[in-house]
Amino acid sequence: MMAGYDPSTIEPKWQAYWLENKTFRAIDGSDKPKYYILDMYPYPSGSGLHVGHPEGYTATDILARYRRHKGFNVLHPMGWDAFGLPAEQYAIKTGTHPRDTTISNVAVFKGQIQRLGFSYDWDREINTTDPSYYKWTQWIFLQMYRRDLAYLAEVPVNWCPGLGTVLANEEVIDGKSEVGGFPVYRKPMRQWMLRITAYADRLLDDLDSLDWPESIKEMQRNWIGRKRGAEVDFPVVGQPATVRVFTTRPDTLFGATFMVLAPEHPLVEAVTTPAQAAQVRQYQEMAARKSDLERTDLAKDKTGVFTGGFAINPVNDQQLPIWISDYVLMSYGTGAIMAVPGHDQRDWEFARKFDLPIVEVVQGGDISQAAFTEIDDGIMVNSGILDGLPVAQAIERITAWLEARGRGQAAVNYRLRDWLFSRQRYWGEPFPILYRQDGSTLAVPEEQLPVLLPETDSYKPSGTGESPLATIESWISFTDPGTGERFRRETHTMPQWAGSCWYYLRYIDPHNDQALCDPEKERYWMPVDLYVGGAEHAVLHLLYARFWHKVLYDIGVVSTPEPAMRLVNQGMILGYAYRCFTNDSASEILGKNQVRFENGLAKHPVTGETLLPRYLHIDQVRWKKVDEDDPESATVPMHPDLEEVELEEVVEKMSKSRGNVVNPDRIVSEYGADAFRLYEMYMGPLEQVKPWRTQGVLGMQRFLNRVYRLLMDEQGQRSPRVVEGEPGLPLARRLHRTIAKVSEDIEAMAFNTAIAALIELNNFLHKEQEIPRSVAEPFVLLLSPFAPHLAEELWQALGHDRTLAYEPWPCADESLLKEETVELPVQVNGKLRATLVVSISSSREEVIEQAVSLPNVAAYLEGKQIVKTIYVPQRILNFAVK
RNA sequence: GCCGGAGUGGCGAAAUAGGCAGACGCGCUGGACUCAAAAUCCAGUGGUGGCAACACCGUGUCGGUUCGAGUCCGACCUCCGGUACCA
Repeated sequence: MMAGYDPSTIEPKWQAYWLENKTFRAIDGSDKPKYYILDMYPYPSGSGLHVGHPEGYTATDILARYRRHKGFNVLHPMGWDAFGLPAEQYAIKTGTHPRDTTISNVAVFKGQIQRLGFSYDWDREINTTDPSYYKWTQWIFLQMYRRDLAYLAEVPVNWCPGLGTVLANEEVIDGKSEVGGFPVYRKPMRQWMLRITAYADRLLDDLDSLDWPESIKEMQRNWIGRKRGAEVDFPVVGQPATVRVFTTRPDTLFGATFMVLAPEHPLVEAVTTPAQAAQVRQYQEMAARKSDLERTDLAKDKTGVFTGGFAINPVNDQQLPIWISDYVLMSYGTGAIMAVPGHDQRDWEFARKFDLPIVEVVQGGDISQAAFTEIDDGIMVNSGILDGLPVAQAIERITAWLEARGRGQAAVNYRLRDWLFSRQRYWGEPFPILYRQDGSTLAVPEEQLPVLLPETDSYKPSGTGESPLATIESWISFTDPGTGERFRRETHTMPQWAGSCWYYLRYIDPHNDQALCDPEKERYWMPVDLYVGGAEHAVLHLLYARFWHKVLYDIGVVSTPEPAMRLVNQGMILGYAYRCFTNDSASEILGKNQVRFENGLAKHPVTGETLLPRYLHIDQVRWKKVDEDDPESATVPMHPDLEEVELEEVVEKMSKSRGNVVNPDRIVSEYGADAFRLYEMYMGPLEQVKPWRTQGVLGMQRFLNRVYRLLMDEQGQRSPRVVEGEPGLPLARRLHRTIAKVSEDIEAMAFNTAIAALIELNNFLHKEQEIPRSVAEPFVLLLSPFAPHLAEELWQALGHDRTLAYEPWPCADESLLKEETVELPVQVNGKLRATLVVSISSSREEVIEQAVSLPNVAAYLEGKQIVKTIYVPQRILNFAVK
């Protein structure tokens, strides 16, 4: 066998050791301080691990290992978010049970993760599709059901008769199914909703207590969208009904010139006159056929129909025509608005299109050109009792006026809507709910949980829009053995988010069949100290989990109001991609050098036609020197077959279609897991988006190789360079500065600079003849969170027979961190002219005296008058001269 | 449009509290070792000028504050992420 650093033997050896010895087992209720460090668990897809997953996992692993060295009892678990659509779609195609697909995908993921040497406590592994897990997901649902936080509502779904199934919003394009192009209709269906809106205020207010990225907190605030305003009632002319609207700007009531109802608004029928009925019905049908996406994104041009009805403006008794339009959404506010076209761009466009009056009520704009919307501190006009008032006072005055007369009141409105919790799918948690013959609902008794997913051969949709469970008659019908009463089971299943809302709690007590987790253990481990994952879950997963956690807090299951105190998002890892361009018919292939770019789009140089990018796999790219005769010439990427076609290099999200996916397995087998981990952390700050360059892994492998050769000889034994004894002062200083730097950087999650410090120390040690053990050992410990396999191997070679995982972290000696002398930059008028080595104890006068006699400084001071001397000890000396 | 983040060598990046811009790695160049190559080791590497000492320029753009600005302030440009008829 080849001597030298060989990760392919070292790494499996230590991985097996850690597993056998359960090295990373977390101890429930130990005397040590606890540290709960959590990764966002993955969906085990068929395509395996991606280089993006291990980025966050490596970061948390470094921290987990570091905390163990620092004497913490660390909980660092991993599991599988394994319900979901891909396994079900695969089942429909191949007939393979999603459970089998899940089992084999989990095995692949687990193998890949274990080969990276992460220090998870595998005894706590969880899987959301395990009945002993989803029993508790169902249990939590029941607690919500009991507290009226889960309720049934008629909610439209994207129903596709052509496919006989319900589609997700992203599966619908232009009102047609993505697959097959069949028409899609909005069909109301009775579905479960979770009353997250009941927690809106707490979800919003408690954000302030969290150490989370400001951007995520801001996204959640926007998502919740709490707005203060007023609800105002507009009586309908000739009807007992009133139209209630929500507005953030009651001050503009005098500017209202018409009303608009959402097409689905319940009052539409009542206000519509017979003459308008046909038109109104036609418009309603058209709106019903559009998906939400179309109604918002695509329909920029205002459409609508007059109902024939009128409402009375409560502030001035003016009659306002009532229209319907799909720019008003039934799901926000009251589903109806007062239109103030002078000061709202949407209303302005609508008024222009249908020739409705536009009135100015806040001074300052030109409402003949556009709505004047910068009206936060304007002065009211044309507004009766409000004339001359500033906006803020007008809002108060009119709200009080409305309240006094019972025509409206101050109100708070949220953008957040209740959570649609039903899916018409097989591969999800069944609801623990029964329907009586009369259609009323009943909870499955808790002792009968879990409600198991039934076995079936067919995962195909039922054809009615119900889930495949609806076709399994033997499962659906249920007769109470005592009373003989007959029930039917709920056939919808829960969405993929469900299991993720509480998984961090199950790690605490993963095998408990009496409770979702033991209260004592919960109090010990919670809250999560650090949660790391991708920013794509900024809103939904993190908001839903906070919601469930607060529900569990209210019923006394958990002891903290929030699940995770600190959150960090790792930035996405991108890949270099190379592309040329083709026209629609693909008859021509053009390079970057042959096309024109306009607004980021490639255009044909002659026809001006917009060209489509065509990606080439990175391995196919031919590199060509710009100047063949110049050895230093830059190289450019070229098409492999076409001589003159230069490729465009772009950095983009990794995807199969772009040919820029990097497979971690390949990197690990070629360079080793330690080098892979090191590179992922060395690329740049964790939170930042950054491109992958496989060359960089090679640099890390070289570093590890140099560390190995520093301490080991050619036979794989401890090098004779390693000696007993103490280091000299310069080496001791180096070591302790590195200890301080690496410790600080790990705490700050600045792993890239911590690694740079380790490389520097290694480079320095290579110049030494002898490496004292008292230097080698701390060095190996400092390296161990980053490159644990190599560190264990070196630790063993240094004569230890146990893992280094719980060895105390080296402590920096403060007295060795300060140098006796410092190199001081000397400036004249802010420009560096020389440097001066001075003792840190030198006085200002001594330093200045030495500095002015430096030749280059003297030259710049010659014939000038010093007007000011700035001296910051140990930092800078600057002479301002005239 | 709105919200959030980022612009620094050929590339990834670093710079604690306003104090030597470019640590560290990749790449590249030269050299050593070698029959040769790989690996390894040594040296160099922001640009321009100069034999050199050194000088000038240089952190997206324009302006400001300061003895001194990558860092602070004002205006703008570009890119990335999120979100969007939310009344």
